[in-house]
Amino acid sequence: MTDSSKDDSSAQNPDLAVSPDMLKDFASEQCLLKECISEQNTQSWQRLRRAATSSSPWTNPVYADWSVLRYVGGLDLSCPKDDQKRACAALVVTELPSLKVVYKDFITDRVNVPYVPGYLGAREYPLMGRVLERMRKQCPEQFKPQVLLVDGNGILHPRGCGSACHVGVKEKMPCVGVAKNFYRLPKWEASFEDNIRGRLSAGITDDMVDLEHDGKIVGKAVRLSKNSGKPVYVSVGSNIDLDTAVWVVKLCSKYRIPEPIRQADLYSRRIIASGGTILGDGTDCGGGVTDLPSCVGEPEEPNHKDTIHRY
DNA sequence: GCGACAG
DNA sequence: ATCTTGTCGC
Repeated sequence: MTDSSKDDSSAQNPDLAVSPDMLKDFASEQCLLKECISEQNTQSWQRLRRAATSSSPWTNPVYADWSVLRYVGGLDLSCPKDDQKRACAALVVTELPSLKVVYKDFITDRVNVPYVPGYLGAREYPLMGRVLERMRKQCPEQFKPQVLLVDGNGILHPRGCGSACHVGVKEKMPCVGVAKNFYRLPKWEASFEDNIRGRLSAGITDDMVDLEHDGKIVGKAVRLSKNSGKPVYVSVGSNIDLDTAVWVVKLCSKYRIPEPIRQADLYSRRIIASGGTILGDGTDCGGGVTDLPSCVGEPEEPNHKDTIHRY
């Protein structure tokens, strides 16, 4: 291994490319999935829109027909800065109303699809699907998530099928897309994000604003933290309606990023940072998790330059 | 040619 | 996505 082989300049993504033909395949898959997206509430907790409270009974619910929302999953994927071909998918299950983590798991493996804007699901879903598959087998029944929050968009997407739709349709689960950054659809004017941010910080309206596209509300920009003027962008993945999706997101939020996603993000990032173990997994559950040095329980909101800007 | 562009 | 230090506020 001479130093020439480790040249950093040529390094970032040595090869992970995707041909135009491949992208077409991805796009047609999205169009097929799109037909399977449901924006209806079918579960009783969705219809009643009831969440667990500290006084809720401690019985272990079978999530499918329980009338109270108690367990929310968060999915995220991280990768090493110098190697797009490896990634870590993390799933975390959070309990309401405490927002404590009761189950977490990750899978690290090779990923052969690069990140291409508009095709995130093609890159991230396969690994997420594997971590969900293991959840079905290994997660204690009483901790199984009733809804999943995915780091990315749902139907707020150029073809109406973001990564959260891949998850929701393929897993047949209520699923919500939560994007940290604005994805401007082609028909939206360049200044649309600024308009939204302006409306939110002006406090004229609410703490959220509708995102309309072709006469349909495809998502909402929601400001979840008083400490940040920056919203997240919530949209339907599948098997839930938008208002209920926003309701869930708000229920799970202490900071700008909803806890399930934030915890999954911290977890996957930590696995990546711990280096060495590039192939592996790590199921953990039951609340008293002893895994890597604990990555739960951040005392305060992460430091940010995104302080609220008003004038 | 240049910028934009969920993660 | 990832890299970074200090810094401001409760």
